[in-house]
Amino acid sequence: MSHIVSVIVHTPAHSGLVDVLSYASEEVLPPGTLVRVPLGKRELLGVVWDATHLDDVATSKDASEKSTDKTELALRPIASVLEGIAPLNTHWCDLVRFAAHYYQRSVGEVALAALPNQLRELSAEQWTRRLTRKSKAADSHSTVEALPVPVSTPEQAQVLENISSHKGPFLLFGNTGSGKTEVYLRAAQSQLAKDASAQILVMVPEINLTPQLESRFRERFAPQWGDDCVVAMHSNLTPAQRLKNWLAAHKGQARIVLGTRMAVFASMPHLQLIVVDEEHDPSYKQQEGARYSARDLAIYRGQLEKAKVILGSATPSLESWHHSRPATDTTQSGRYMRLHMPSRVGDGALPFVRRVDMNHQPKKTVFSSQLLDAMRERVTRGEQILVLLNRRGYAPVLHCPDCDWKSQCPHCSAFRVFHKLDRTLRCHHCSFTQSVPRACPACGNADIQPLGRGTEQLEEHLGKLLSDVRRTDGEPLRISRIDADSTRLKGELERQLAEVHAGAVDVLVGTQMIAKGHDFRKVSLVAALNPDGALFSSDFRAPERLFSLLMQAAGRAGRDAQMQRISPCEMWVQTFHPQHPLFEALKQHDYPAFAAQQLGERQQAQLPPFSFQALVRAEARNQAAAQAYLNAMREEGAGLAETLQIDIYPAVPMAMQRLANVERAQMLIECQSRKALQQFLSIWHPQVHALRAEHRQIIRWAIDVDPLAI
DNA sequence: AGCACGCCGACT
DNA sequence: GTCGGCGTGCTC
Repeated sequence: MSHIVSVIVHTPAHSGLVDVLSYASEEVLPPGTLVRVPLGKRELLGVVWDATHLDDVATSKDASEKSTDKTELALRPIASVLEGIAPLNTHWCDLVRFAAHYYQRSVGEVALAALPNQLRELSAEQWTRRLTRKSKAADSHSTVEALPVPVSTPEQAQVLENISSHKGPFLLFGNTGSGKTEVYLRAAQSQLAKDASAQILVMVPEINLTPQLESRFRERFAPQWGDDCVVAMHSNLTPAQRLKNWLAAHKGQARIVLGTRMAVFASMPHLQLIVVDEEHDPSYKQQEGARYSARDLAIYRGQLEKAKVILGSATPSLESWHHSRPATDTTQSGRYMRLHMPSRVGDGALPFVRRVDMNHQPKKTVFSSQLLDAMRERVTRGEQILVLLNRRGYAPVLHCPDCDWKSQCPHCSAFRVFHKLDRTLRCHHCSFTQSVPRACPACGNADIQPLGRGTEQLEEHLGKLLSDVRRTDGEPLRISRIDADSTRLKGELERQLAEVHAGAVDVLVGTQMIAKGHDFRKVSLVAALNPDGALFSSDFRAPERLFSLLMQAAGRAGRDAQMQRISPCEMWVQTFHPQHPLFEALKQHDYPAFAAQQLGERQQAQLPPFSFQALVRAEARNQAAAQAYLNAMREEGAGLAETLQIDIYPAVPMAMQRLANVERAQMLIECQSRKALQQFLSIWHPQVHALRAEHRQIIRWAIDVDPLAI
């Protein structure tokens, strides 16, 4: 007797294929079972799916017709079941189902993208060979020596007490240096003390930050739980490592899984605690394919699995801050519990913030004289300086003063950046690179000039300005630059950071890369040269990102209390708007004040978190075609939108209108209710998908739910 | 997305 | 004569 099983495979959302496929099987297979199935001429990895959920069927309107047709035809049989691997559990399937539905993607796409590639690629024979090899793994005994566990501060103890006695989710609001990591470690420890089979998921925003945290967790847990108790999960692992770590988590062997946003989908049968460190960081939002927010999914997953969730940040996202608001006389409290850790461990004071009013400086000043003096003074004392400028290259534009030619990229609506070191003009969007022309390509003028400045130029410029300054050892000053260009080669970032730590560098120039996570003990001055752009940006989230960046940068300084006694740390901000509330709040290190001001503005304008958004983007060879498709979608949804009180704005060109010769347009959808927006999208999406047949010129299109940048 | 089939241009 | 360009269409 042959049974019908539903299986999901990696078929993209818009492939025209129905989401859940049906196959014949000799045996009944439980949902979550990994199988190989034939599809056309290929054999693919699939997951047995419980297709009785309405959600899955609703994503393809005509699925019912097709499937009834198909059941009468002979279904192809499943090729094989992956032996020796337990089915993915119901919670995992539910998480995938929710994510697919919420972010308007197919379950197959979300599920299969969350599994290690090797699982997909290995043939049946390779898989069996792999399993037999794994089975003789030596049981691990630790080589890591137990270190004394630091005594927790009263503040940390209080926070931990709250975490253990409340349900959460928790927003752990604590300054850089307040010991958030220690709280994560102890929360994990107490979870493991209660239940030795417990698993803990810890997420960090960037791959760069995983090794640091991994070693802290390993240090703490390996002596008792073995070297294999902590596994990493991020895209820099080799396929084999990824499979190994994934299996360790899936089998419940790994106690702690540490990774980037992809780790939110790790299969962890005994998950009991989820930590999202630096929860405000935009890299938790996937920017292609299924555009999920790992932070938001972590909250959902915690609820699903009854696992505690801790979101940690010194500058929380305004969403999380709002969700953790305390109750007032007139309003209810948020869903999260806010836990505050204001102190800095080791009494290191936060840096003193100085604002330099650039209106009082000569035109085109790069470094104000006050800042230069302060820098001189500090380097001569053997202290280090961090200079932040968020623009790499030598100059953002090359310009001909005679005919007004500019280094426009021929493929994008952007200028190519002048890189002096390798004498190239490079487009930072499509990577189109040419060597710098000797003369103006338009008029032949030999005197073409750079306009504006980037980190390369800053490095060069500082070298001249400080050429007379000597280090404490009498040697000339060492100025170094860290940005995406200087760290292109593998291991180069680590090498450069090590140089800074060793004190071989006096002044470090860099982009926001250097503001994140790295502890520079001898840095006593941090300077942001030109942060004003974000104050008046069209992106309503720009101030939030700037504040977070500056707070983080400030946190780089003064982490060594010993040194602080000799020389208090400073954060310098050069600005044309010194009175701006953002800088006022920064000066006071007052995130709550900044958040209150921003949330006030957001509420006035009915922007998130007081409304919910989805963004539809379309790409075509010409702008008109892209907009025509979006506007046709708008037309299609007009009636439903009105019923559900949803605003669909007309299509507009994207800020980056042309990229690699493709024209891009977007359309914003806004609603006061998340539920209504979801309802709208799930009905509207299949309709507009069908509409695409009439718009042949469309190359790509996608819906971005809860977009970060508009 | 793959992978076919299919129908027109310049090469051993 | 074929090798190969990528347009269109199908996969339980």
